[in-house]
Amino acid sequence: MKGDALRGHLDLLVLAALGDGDAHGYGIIEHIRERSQGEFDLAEGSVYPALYRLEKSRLVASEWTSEGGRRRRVYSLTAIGRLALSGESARFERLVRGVRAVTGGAA
Amino acid sequence: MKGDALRGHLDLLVLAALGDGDAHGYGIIEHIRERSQGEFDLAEGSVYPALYRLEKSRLVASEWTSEGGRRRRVYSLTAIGRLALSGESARFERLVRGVRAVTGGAA
DNA sequence: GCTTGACACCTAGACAGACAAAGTATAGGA
DNA sequence: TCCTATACTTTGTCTGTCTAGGTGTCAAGC
Repeated sequence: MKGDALRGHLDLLVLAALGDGDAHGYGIIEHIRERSQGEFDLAEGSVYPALYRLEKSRLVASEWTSEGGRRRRVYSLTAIGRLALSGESARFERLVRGVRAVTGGAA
Repeated sequence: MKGDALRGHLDLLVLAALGDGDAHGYGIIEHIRERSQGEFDLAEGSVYPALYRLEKSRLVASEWTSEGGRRRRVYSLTAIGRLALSGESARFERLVRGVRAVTGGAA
């Protein structure tokens, strides 16, 4: 999957990743890549701006940590973020139902 | 469904609509709205540019018709368009599988 | 005859968001 | 020492969708 294929769904993926536990940006990318079996190999330039956006709208919160001189910004879902996750997820499922209804469900 | 929610999936919807038979722009909008049970109520300003784009890349072809002074541009799928339809459809299904794998399948 | 609404098409402009690409810096292994 | 993996940041670009207008025809109702 390449290009802007994830446009509109990136927030959902990031929120979902954080739903599995706190993580830092780089880790979120790996998490999503592994979960999706390599289908989604996100660019850092996609994920970090998304995280800033999500933090700005209070869906995630971050905290700097450093283990052995290695600095990491660890993100976690806020309460609002958890709501947004289920909202986004529902929205996605509605999209899927709608598209399948139009395409006839078949390929 | 509002906003840019369909970003990246509009072509699929339009191609799928034409897969059900030739149609003109306005008709495509209605077709998609009905099939999706009102979920996708596309703006003309979204669909017409999409059709021009699709025609430019030879996925659809158009022809002017006029019945009783009413002019319509009727679009049809080309052979390439038919291929693109199944390709887009497969791409969409891959997206769905990927997103569900990350979100855990559940809401 | 006039108005209104459905039909049908067209276009300019704005905007957001995903990406590419570049940069910075540390740790650890070869 | 050098290279790679880790980790974060930022700039700029591009594309596609939408908003918001515009044109014109036709039929129905008044």
